[in-house]
Amino acid sequence: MTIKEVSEKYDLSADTIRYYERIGLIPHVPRKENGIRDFDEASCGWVEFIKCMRGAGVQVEALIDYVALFFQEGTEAARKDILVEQRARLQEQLENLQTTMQRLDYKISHYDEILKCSEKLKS
Amino acid sequence: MTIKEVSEKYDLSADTIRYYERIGLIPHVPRKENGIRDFDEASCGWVEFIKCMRGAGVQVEALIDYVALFFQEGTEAARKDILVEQRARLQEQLENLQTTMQRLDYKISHYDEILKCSEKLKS
DNA sequence: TATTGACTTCGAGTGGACTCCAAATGCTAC
DNA sequence: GTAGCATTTGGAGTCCACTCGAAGTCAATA
Repeated sequence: MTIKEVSEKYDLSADTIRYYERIGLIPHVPRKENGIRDFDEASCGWVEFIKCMRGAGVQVEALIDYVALFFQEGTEAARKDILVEQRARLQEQLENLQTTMQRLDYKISHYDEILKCSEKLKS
Repeated sequence: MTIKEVSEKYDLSADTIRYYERIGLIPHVPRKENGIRDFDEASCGWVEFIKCMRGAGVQVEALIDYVALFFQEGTEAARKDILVEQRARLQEQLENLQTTMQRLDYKISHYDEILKCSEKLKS
């Protein structure tokens, strides 16, 4: 697959994909003889994985570390540590999000009240 | 309250609080005659609100708009629209977060397996 | 053969959200 | 009154994660 196809498949700009590859998030992308990227399944898998992680706000730095460890043997524990730490971050973020959404719901219902009343007043 | 006290109370740097005030996120902070900020309850309330929203990732721009509308009458519908839109964003983010956490859980349990096996092999 | 358009690299530029700095002023303690 | 610390302003600097531009290569088409 060309970078354009991958870009469309995962809804990421080609620039972003090249950037991810450059900094080590998408390892070993195969090339044709002329140097043009020719993504195979493994590379697509990495693109999809990175997109998912970034979409949830996992830091690029942590992903760089994880991907680098992935290609060294005996680093399973270290890789797991990264995932566990990132999971904890996401858990925290999840709680923030829930609290804030409740607060927004409360405020929204408050505005609903107000708007309902001002409707009534008009009629 | 001085900015330092507010900063400690809400665990935000004084610079951040000044920045928020400057861009319009914390309106009408009272001053003493010498020009030094003297936060009252209302201002603290805004600080706390903004901290909560920012902590969940609500964009500064949306908050600026909301705060500005807050001091104009008859803008209830517009204010509500902002909150509804931001809530939708957070909902989306919540779903990303949940998907990604499940994926991390799966990967973590996979590493647990691997590490358990390599423990056994050693003994 | 000339143009069009996708691809390449490298480095620079951007946008969002802070974060820091300099210079001035003010409060408190010695 | 002067040392030392907090505060003020305005503007500059930083960090992260892209995003864009320039200059070049290559393949297909008019």
